[in-house]
Order: sequence, then C-alpha cells, then structure tokens
Amino acid sequence: MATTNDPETSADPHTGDDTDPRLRVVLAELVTNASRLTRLASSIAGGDRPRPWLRALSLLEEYGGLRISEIARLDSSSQPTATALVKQLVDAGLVRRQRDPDDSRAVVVEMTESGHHWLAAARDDIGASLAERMRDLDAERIARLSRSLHDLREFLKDPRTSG
Amino acid sequence: MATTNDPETSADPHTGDDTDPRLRVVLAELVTNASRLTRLASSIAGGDRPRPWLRALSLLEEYGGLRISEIARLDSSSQPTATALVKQLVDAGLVRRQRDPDDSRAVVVEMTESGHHWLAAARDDIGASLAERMRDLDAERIARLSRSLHDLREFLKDPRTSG
DNA sequence: TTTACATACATAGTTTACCTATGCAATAAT
DNA sequence: ATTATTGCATAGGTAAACTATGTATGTAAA
Repeated sequence: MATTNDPETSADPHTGDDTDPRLRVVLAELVTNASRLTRLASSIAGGDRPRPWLRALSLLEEYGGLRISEIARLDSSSQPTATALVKQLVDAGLVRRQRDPDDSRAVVVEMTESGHHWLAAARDDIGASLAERMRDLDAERIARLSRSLHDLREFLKDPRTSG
Repeated sequence: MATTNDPETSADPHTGDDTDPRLRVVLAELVTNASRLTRLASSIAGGDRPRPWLRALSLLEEYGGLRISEIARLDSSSQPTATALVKQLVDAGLVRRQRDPDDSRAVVVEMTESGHHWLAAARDDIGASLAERMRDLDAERIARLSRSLHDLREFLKDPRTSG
C-alpha cells in the first residue's frame, strides 16, 4: 500500500495520487453513466447502421479531408482498423480516396455526396427513435447537456487548450 | 418522400414525425457526444479490463442477485451473451451462480468478495487515469453532469415512471 | 549518392464481443 | 395429461478491434 506516503512529497505524476479523491470518484461515475446511456440509446436507436461508419463519417464531416492515420488517431483506433473501415466506406460509395499530391505515400479520404446523405439520414433516424420515447423532454436542457459532454471531451483531448 | 403529408393527420406512432424537430436534432447530438466521450475515456483509462465485466459487475452491485435473463435485459444484450459473460466471471472468481429455490430452471448470480474488490479497483484506476488529465475540473460540476446522464437513462428506460 | 532510418498505408492472423438459431429441462396452462 | 411457455445452455457465425509485419515512399547522414 502507498497510503502512508508523505502527502507533502507524494506528487508522483505516474500514479495521479495527488488528485482530488472526490474528482476521481465522480469521473469514474461519469464514464459509467455516459457509457450506459450510449449503450441503451444505441440498442433503441441503433438500427442496423454500422457504428464505426457513423464515427468515421462524423469525423470527416467535422474536419473535411483526413488521412487514414488521422482518422485512426481521432477515432482512438489503430491504423489497420482505419484502413479497413475506409475500405468499407469506399465500397459503399460513402467516401472517396485520393492520393496526397505532396506525399505519394499518403491517402486523403473525403466524403461523397452520398456519404453526406447517409450521415444525415442516420442522424434523423437516431433522433426520431429517441424523440419518440422522450418527447416530453426539454430540448434546451438536452442541448446544454450535449454541449457539456462536448466540452468535456475537448478538455480530455488536450487539457491545456480548453476548459 | 413522406414530406408532403398533411401535418394535421400525420401523427403516425411508427415514424415519430410528430415530435419536436429541435428535440430530434439535439438528441442525436447528445448520443454522438456521449459516445465520443465514452470512447475517448476508455481509450485513456481502459487498461485491459474487459468492458463487459465492468458492466455486469456494476449491475450486480446495483441490484444484488440477478438472473441470467435479467442481466441480459439490463445490459441490453442477448441471453446467450449474458450466459457466456457470467461464465467468464465465474471462472475469474468474481461472481457465483446459485439455483433459484423457487424455480429450478433459473440461476441467481451474485458477486463474490473478490468481485467487489475487482470492481472497486477498476473504478479507482479509471478515476485516477482521468483525474490526472483533468485535475483542474470542478468535481461538483462533473457530479451534476453525471447525475443528468443517469436521470436521462432512467427516463429512456421507462419514460412513464421517471422524468 | 548510397545507406540508413522514419513514415504512411496495406495485409495477415488472431481475439473479443456480440448475434441468431436451436436444444433441453422445468414450470404453467388447458 | 398434454401442450405451451419460460430459463438457460450450446453451436455456429459475423463484425470490429488488435498486434505484427510487409511494402513503398520520403528524409537525413555518411
């Protein structure tokens, strides 16, 4: 056990033991609740749309053209996973691959019109399924909650440039 | 296209088209943000703990003893998935199976002491990993956010009995 | 400029987490 | 008693992820 360390000198960045214990607890609860909500929502509104497609297309919509390795990094997945995912999207006609003129090793992935339509339809479906079960909720409250989650993710991505 | 329907008579419960369009949009955004936060957090704090174990043990801690089919339902998974999951947890010594005295077809699954320890340690690790990157956040704000997500899930589970 | 290393992506092979379909035993309903 | 239903187990399959590695291109050092 390390609980007998001198509190004055125990700021070891590896263990994080100098953080607020209350914060540790509520952060663990937060991810539990976010994860459960996500799982329940996707069981209700999932349809048969591949969730990796939604993630990748959302990123491409947000950032424009992306390299394979950038997709992997932004999606917290490995490069081979991103390669396979892009292949599926190309086969489905939702994205297009182009060589980077400045670096012929690289590939730039862009959404097609069909990809934009697919993503919009997916979001409509998800929103409609959920709204049907939650029609009494206040949209502005949900919007605020959504923004909080967004901000928290930005902070988690890089604590220095946000928050 | 169904966009030319008479708005007065288009309250078809199958399509949900009578719900607030703004609500549909923000709900779709909410699940996107919750899902992305979950994914990022688990890539940071995931460790190598099986996520299904965390889900199942959290349910058992919350509800006490549960049947296989109850675990499946509460976890939004199929019964065979729950059977396999419980088998893994039994093999790891984290839960114990007992026959239901009132119904000898049924199985009641309960956490062992080891299971409680495992879950507590997992949460400590997750909380510590996240708190290390987010040490400047206000714990009470996170707690409120966490509660909102919890309440929203309760509402989504059964819109009539919560809100 | 040849050699060496780094980067970007592709491919192979494996594991994990699910699913559906089905079988079997116990209970409930007629 | 027969039939239907319920609770779980098993079989078999798919999708999404990983690591390890190969190949081609770009970069830097000798």
